[in-house]
Amino acid sequence: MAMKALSRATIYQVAQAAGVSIATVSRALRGSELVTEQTRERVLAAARELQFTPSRLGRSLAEGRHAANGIVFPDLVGPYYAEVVLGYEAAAAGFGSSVLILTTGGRADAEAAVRDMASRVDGLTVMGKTVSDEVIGKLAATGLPMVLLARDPVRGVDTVRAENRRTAEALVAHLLAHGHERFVFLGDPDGSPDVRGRWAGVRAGLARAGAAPAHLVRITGLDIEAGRAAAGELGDRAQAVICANDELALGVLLERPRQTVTGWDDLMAAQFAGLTTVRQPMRELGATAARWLNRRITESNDSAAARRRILPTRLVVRTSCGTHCPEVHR
Amino acid sequence: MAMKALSRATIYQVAQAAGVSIATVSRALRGSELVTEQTRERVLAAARELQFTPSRLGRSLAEGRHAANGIVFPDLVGPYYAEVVLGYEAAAAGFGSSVLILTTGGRADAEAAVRDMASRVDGLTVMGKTVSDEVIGKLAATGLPMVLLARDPVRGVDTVRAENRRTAEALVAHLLAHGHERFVFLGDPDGSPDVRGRWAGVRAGLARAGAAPAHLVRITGLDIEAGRAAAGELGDRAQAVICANDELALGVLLERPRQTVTGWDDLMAAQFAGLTTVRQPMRELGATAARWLNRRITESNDSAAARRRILPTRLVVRTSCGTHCPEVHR
DNA sequence: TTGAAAGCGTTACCAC
DNA sequence: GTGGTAACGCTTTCAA
Repeated sequence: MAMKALSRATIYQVAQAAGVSIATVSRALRGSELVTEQTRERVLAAARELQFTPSRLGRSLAEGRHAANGIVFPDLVGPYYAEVVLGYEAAAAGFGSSVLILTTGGRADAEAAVRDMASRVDGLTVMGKTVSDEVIGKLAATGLPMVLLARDPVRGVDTVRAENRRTAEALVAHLLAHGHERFVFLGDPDGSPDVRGRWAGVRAGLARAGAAPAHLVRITGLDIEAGRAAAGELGDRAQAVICANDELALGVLLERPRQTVTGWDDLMAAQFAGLTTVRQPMRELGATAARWLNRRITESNDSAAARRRILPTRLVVRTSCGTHCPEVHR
Repeated sequence: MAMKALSRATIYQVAQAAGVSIATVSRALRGSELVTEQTRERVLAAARELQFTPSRLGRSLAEGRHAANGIVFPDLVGPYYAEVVLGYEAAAAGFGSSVLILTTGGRADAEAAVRDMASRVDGLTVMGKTVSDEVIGKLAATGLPMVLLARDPVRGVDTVRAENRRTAEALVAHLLAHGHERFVFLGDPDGSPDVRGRWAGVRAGLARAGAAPAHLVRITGLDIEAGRAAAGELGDRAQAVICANDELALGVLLERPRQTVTGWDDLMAAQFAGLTTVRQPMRELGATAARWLNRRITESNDSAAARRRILPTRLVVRTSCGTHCPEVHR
């Protein structure tokens, strides 16, 4: 099966052009001390002449490492993931690692795709609702360094998450202070650990205050359209609609501009919609995952106990939670 | 340099376990006809037992292809790039290609990073202001399939872009119909081909109408903060501020909520800020680039002439362009 | 300081 | 049908 050459020149051609062996070329190019300055120059000249770039494949095969790592998303829709991947890529680049991305969203066989990616990288970051605990466990068992992001922990694997429960409680407390008495939670707690945590926090906050429990309106999507569609089902009894994320809240707001509603994530749009929400440190989530993964990949003692971190989130009060907020931020 | 094994078992171990040669293992695993059903089963059993996954490195080296392609961004900040990469990844996954991403943003040596990526993929999509025409030309000269995205064409290389000039002219016409007479363009036409096209369209639109030329306020950033900072420099003479992108416009709006201002991109936030803007088909841009790249990679006749496509954009009128718009969309 | 040669893990050609 | 073996392009020991 003849294919296009992966790269133009090989190390052999450079060696021939410079009149040395491939070993010397390799050394010269990698800045080894074991080469005469004279020889090095000859090699570099030849390499430049031939526009030689070492084949990553050959290199990786010989070195036993890819110098790349991957991140698996459930989806890339909306600004949330973009911010995460931005932080991730920046951090990974910091220690010279290429980044592969994979979304499992529409994929028929997500597991196969993840396994394929696993064979292309030195380590893997897995986010949210993408593959089962079982798959994670199997991959981890092969010795592949991994980090879980915004996902429930799996035994023996590092996990980075954002705080959900406590801030949800703070949000509820704020709404109660507004005088709201009836609450609706919009989202699917079974859809992701994050949503589950938020829902749990909402219930806890209400219970603690002795208020009536929130009504759960379970919807599957997490985008603006889902929010718009759900707006119709809210009825009028709902005084305050706590949404699982900003996009749902924005969707509700499009249909009911005066509805008391809150979101989660603090997307750029939230600022302009006056949406009260919870800010997540999205870039920091990505960057932390990348750093942790790198540590796992490079550290000698790979039997270190699984680490967990929960990054703080923060209530951002705007106007959608009700009028006369004492402290309205921008 | 001993490193962790890239994958657990090799084809040799499977061969030994199954009592056959590695050639047979390879054939059995790849579904070749040239294997007895009986043999195949034995091999599959052994492979399952050993949790064997073929090394991508060995495979790629032998096949002469990576089954991966890369996309280079100037940056990943803001929703624009996220949408592009989403469309790109989805399309690439469609034909079984992994996706590598690289941002040249803060990179000291962007060229080296791009070259490194070039050695990891079968083809490269290069977006906007990332690397010079010279580098593009050199890479293309090595025979690496490439597609340029939202970037000025380079001889012999496919290019996919969004329409800028004509829609800019339509935007100007709309503003003129509002009665605006003095215009400011906010952005750096030398910063990207897109901005240059928009600026050109604005000038053309005004010239055609016999209106006074727009005043160019040249600023480097393209984010909200840059817009806020620039708002102060606008003075009061500006009647209509045409911004190079939505984020700048949103920044201006934060400082001057009543300012007549327009953007570009139609970010989610634009909808909630009432921002009149131009919608770009971002996912489609990404998807088209991925499809074109795939074609270049797979097609036999690699000497086909360079293709170019300009995807249409569309004026989205909201309220920031002035009151009493006859047709306000949402 | 340099070179020969042994891997690294596949695929695919050529015999049998 | 199956096995041996030559690539693929590099890094790195081991000799010289």
